[in-house]
Amino acid sequence: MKRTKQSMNREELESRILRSAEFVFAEKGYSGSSMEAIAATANISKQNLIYYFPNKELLYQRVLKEMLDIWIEKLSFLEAQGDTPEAVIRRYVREKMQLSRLYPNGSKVFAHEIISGAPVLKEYLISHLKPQFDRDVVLVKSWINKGLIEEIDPEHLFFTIWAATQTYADFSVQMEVLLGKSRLEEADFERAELAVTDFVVRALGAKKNN
Amino acid sequence: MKRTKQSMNREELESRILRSAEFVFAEKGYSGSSMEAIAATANISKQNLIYYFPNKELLYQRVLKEMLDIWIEKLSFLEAQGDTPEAVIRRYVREKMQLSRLYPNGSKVFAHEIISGAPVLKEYLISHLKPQFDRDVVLVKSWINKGLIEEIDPEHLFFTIWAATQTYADFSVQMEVLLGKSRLEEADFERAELAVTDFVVRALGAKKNN
DNA sequence: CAACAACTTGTCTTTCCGGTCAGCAATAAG
DNA sequence: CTTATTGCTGACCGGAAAGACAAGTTGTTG
Repeated sequence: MKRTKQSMNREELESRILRSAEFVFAEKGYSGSSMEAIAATANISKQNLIYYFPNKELLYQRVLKEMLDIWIEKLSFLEAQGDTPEAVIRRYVREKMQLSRLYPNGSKVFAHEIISGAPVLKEYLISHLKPQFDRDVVLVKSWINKGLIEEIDPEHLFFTIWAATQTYADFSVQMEVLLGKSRLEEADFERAELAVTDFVVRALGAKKNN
Repeated sequence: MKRTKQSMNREELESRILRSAEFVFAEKGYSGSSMEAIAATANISKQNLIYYFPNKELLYQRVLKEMLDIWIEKLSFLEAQGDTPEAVIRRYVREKMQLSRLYPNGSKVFAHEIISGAPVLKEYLISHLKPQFDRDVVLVKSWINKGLIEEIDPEHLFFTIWAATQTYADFSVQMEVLLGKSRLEEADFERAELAVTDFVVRALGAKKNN
């Protein structure tokens, strides 16, 4: 893999395009985003954009895939089997929250996609997300069986955690309005993380002993 | 107000159009929905649709407004001041959950709109939602001051409740995949309602005494 | 520096879609 | 029965946007 001036530019430009596409898709949805607009955001011509990503569908898929790969990588319950449930949960919620903070646009694109019925992602969800989900549910059930946490519905526990964390990316505008701010700041995310974590931990009634 | 055959047909057709529009907007977003597609869903011609709703923007606003009016009507914390916090919270979560069950499409349209930065709804949120939100926050704070519930962040409590309930409308496809079902059934919503309510109530540590 | 590959842009075609308009059909009112 | 109002349709227009194509430019390598 040569690292010529060109190939470096290429990589840099590609990722600039992807960031721009993410931004535009997040705001306008798939159909509402024109290649023209994405190109303009990335400061290149439409034709040049098409040179790098020959069509819109492909660009969209790349944006989604990038986001999902990050999520799948960061969000595995299982890695931390030695820890206490409380520690695992806290870390999980914190990770998920940071993803909302760091990749709000990717999260929004994902949300648009799922709400629309996941026409592009459905297969991927079945093949990649479900297996991990099933494993994680089993783990939580084992916690319950060992009496480490309250009897709680494991599936819906995950749904709630995902919703409660993801909302800080997807519905940020609503929160800004309600909190009377022009944008969510670092401090808001910290309060949110604390609130959600405590919320979940308290709901689980996690015991400190292993 | 005469109730001629025509005017009755008109009303019936209008609401059929609104339901169809809701359905299409939910799936495709604003830009992705064509008047043609909405008309086809309602089994009328495009020109006839335009006869009833002279342009797309207006139709979209009507759909959103219908949904919001229902929400605002059903979701006031304050009405029930006599009850215990636990009772108020339980009722609130149940109401919100039923709205997700009964109006999944409206909910999805709303979600698309907020994720996209609320270009249409922002003013409405400021003028209608924020005042109610502020009042509800005050109420929760008073509960805390009276020692009726644990010290919890009131704003983020609402964000979490909204997210956790709304997700059963917006992200239903993801859940279907993960639960291995072709669609969410009555029983799923009942389990969900129970799970979410218990979460929240337990997290609040609401005391039974008034 | 010559030849080749990588990159960039301007022009053009095609398709789709929101909306207009003129007229036809059905119903209500006098 | 006649006229006016309301409901509905087919033909059409203008603009936007995806993508093809060809031509030109810049960088790379022997």
